[in-house]
Amino acid sequence: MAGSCFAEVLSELVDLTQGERTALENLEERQRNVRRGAILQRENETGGELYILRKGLMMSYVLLDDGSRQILRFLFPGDMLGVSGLIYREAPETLCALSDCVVSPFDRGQLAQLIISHPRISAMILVYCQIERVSLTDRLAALGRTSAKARVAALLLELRNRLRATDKSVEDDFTLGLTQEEVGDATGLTAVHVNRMLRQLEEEGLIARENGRVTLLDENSLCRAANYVNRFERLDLGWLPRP
Amino acid sequence: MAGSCFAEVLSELVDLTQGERTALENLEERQRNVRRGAILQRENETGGELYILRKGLMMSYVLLDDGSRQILRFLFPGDMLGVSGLIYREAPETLCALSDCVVSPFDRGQLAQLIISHPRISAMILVYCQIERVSLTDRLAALGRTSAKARVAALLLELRNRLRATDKSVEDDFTLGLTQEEVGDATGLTAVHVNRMLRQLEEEGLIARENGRVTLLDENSLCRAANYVNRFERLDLGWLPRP
DNA sequence: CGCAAATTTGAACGTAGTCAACAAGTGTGG
DNA sequence: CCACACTTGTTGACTACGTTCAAATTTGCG
Repeated sequence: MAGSCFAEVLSELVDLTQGERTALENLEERQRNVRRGAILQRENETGGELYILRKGLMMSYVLLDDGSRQILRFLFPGDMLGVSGLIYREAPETLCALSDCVVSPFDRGQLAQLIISHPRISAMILVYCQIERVSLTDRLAALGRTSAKARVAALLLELRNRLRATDKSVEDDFTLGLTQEEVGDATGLTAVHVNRMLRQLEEEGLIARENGRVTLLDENSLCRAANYVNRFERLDLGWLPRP
Repeated sequence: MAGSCFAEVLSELVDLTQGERTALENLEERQRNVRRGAILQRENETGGELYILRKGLMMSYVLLDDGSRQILRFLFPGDMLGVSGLIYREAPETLCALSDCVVSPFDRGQLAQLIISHPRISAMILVYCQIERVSLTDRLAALGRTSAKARVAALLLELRNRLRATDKSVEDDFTLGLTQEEVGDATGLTAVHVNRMLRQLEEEGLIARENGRVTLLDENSLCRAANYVNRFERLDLGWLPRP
């Protein structure tokens, strides 16, 4: 598989120059397969490699000392993983594959080089950090101030939108790819309560379910119920430096 | 007041060159006073200015449509504010002064210029984004998976540490500067329950309180109860490009 | 001093958690 | 190909943490 997934994502935002494309391809020279369930980076362990996810679905999470887990983020093709390895020797979060995945590892020096030689890419990385930051604050507000049903609805919308970003064929129905326990660990709920909320969303006609696939039946109502905003839309990047 | 607050913060991490200092001072040429309670940027409004906070304490928050508020972050001198204005025309969050403040506004073009001419500063901005991101994930885990008492304890520790970063004289006691309602909106609790948790922490001998001042009596127990990690410590920045 | 905001406390309530049991898949090795 | 183990999903009964509502008290401020 040639080309750069990260470049593909960035070219949604701007037209990349040939030089920029080549520089990005350098980040994805190497490739590594990661089996479903495998752990790419473990919390508190060193290593500090960074990755671009090329294929598959991953998650990052932390374990608290009572044994409970908080899933911080789901990771999709084109996402940069393990960026915290940039600043801490010991990883603050675990990276785990939810499906069979392909990643491209690179090191901090390569990123430093990229920042020096391609300021516009540097700026676009900053843009992506901000999208991620705002998405995190959305989830913070969801956990702090919204009901269980709203959180589950928001997760469904987020998953569908992100899946669609890489696979344009995704419409209103998609395979969840998560257990209800994982949904719970992402939304700050128990698996049991997630089950009840999914059932409720189904009874209200907002979603349908059959053997692992979810269909969003009433996207508008869901968005309203969930307070959901797609942060990858309505970007305003006119200020980016010339290449 | 001369000099750059942002430069002061960054020089905790690396020795800045004279050229870098001058570039950073450009960001803080202008100054604006913001009264306690005043709103610098309102959610969903345009403007898109960025700021460096020079003096005082601010917060960013969102309002949900049931009227509840989630405080996303507290902002301290040297912090960059309104960075989401970099990517969205309409601000995703409100910026509000908790005390009389001084800010230095600058625009996106100035940041673009800085990124082009000073790659190392560009990298350090990325570093700060990551610290912020990891702090946000800590809070996400706190809201999703820890008890009310733990969240309040974590907030107290965070506030003390960030206050101490700008004012070295801060020891174990400090003025909260927040109402219990604000503590609640930051931790996803009600003001009433915050009050009960503070009392409980007091009864257990972990903190003391008198007219608005809080004293951390047993920092180790607090850290353990709160699952708290200071993300501004133990950084590893050897990879930063040469100036 | 007087008013509004903030804190404190109690009582009742409700959302989500816990525990438990069972059903339905899913995969593995004999 | 089936038997068995294990994971995942589903449902009910009970519990508890935190919310809501209300009222009293204290604090801060003009």
